[in-house]
Amino acid sequence: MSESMAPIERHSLHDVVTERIRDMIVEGAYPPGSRLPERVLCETLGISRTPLREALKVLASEGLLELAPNRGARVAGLTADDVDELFPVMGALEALSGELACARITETVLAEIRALHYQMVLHHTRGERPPYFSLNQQIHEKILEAARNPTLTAAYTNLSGRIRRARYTANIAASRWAQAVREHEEMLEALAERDGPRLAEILKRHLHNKCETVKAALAAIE
Amino acid sequence: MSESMAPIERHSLHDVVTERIRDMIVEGAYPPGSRLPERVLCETLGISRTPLREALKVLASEGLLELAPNRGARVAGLTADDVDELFPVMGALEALSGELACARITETVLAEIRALHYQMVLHHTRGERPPYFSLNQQIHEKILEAARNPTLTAAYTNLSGRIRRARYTANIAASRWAQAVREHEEMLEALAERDGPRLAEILKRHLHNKCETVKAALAAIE
DNA sequence: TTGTTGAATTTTGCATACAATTTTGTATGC
DNA sequence: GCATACAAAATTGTATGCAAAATTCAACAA
Repeated sequence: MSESMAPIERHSLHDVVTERIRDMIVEGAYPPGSRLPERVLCETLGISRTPLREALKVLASEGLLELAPNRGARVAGLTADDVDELFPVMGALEALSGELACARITETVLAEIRALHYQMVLHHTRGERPPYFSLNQQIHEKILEAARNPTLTAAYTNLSGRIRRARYTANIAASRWAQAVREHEEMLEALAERDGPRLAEILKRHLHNKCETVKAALAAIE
Repeated sequence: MSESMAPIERHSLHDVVTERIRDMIVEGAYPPGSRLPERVLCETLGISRTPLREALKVLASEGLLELAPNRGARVAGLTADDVDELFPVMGALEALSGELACARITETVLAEIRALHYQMVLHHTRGERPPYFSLNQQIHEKILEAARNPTLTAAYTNLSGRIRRARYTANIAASRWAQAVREHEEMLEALAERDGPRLAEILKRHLHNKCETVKAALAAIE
């Protein structure tokens, strides 16, 4: 994005509200299936119903909410079938991001990713989950950014929001965790060698494994 | 989905309006970049501003409109750069749809696609473009349907809506047209042999060529 | 107890009203 | 003539009001 001109970001109320509710849902503030009465949200956010309803419509079109006519909004649930549907699509998009990133990444960004990676590895060896997951996500975001395709980024971000990361990252098995770190090491190698097809393959595999982890976490919750 | 119970589709006004405006934009009723004042749309559709604004927010989140704070809605334009962004993503999604379709398609649906295909070929030999394009799109939709992944279908449909306007007006060159038909023949072969990777490769190539066609059409319009 | 009926309450859908911002048009100065 | 300044009109953003639908809950019957 341009940094020379100050991007005067004038946020309308409905935009701010959309983002806030989206964050709340993604972070698991409301359990799946729970109702979100307009009145409650209005009071919580200190706004009227008009901008709130505009936000709800957008979030529903993103698949984060389910709107039933005359029955209000519910937080969309996530079944194992939903996950089986989501992950192949996310896998295809991440694979593409890997291919594009290999073609377009700069040494600077690669160095940034490398730094993030080794910091992440450190947190793994220490068994510190929250910072590990934070760095993990940052790395994937950096790769997406390196692909320089906002449409791709938007599509991926939209789908990934539906997984509601916060809920499922808490309990990862040690064996799967170690495997994920190994996959990340392979990713770094492929990126350094600008080996697009290999990175694509690794990312697809990585996502597939993540899919199983999320499904296991889902089953554990029930 | 359940088909035993009648799926009572109760359309809210904002839903109907969203769909109508979306169709109007996709079919080119409003030129790209043109303003869409709320007052005009309200009078055209015979509704008040509340449901209209909800529809506009959704269409903007789909990328069909651009909303500037306090400045209203404009029909999103489509630059060559946008097309270069869109097609790799659509290519990745279509490739996935091909792989999944090969794994899941039934003989019945394959027969339907075959019928559509040969009808399409007929229109090609006769030089009849509109019915050709219609059948072409139907075939791609059938493949998506055969993949049985609504999330994938939704993601693809969303992106494809942004370029459909260009596709309508596309004056395809005879040489490219023949090439497209050959690619479709390959697709049918790969589907019949349930050769997922090959179908994925063909579709990716097909989309890449389509990208160039659309860019040429865009350049011709300007 | 359990299930059903129906009125009261709540909640949603849409329209309208008001405030804030932008756009338009006109007059004035150079 | 051209640019600027300012007022008027139009447009958008938000809040509120009212009608329709759904939910709740209490009374009643089996």
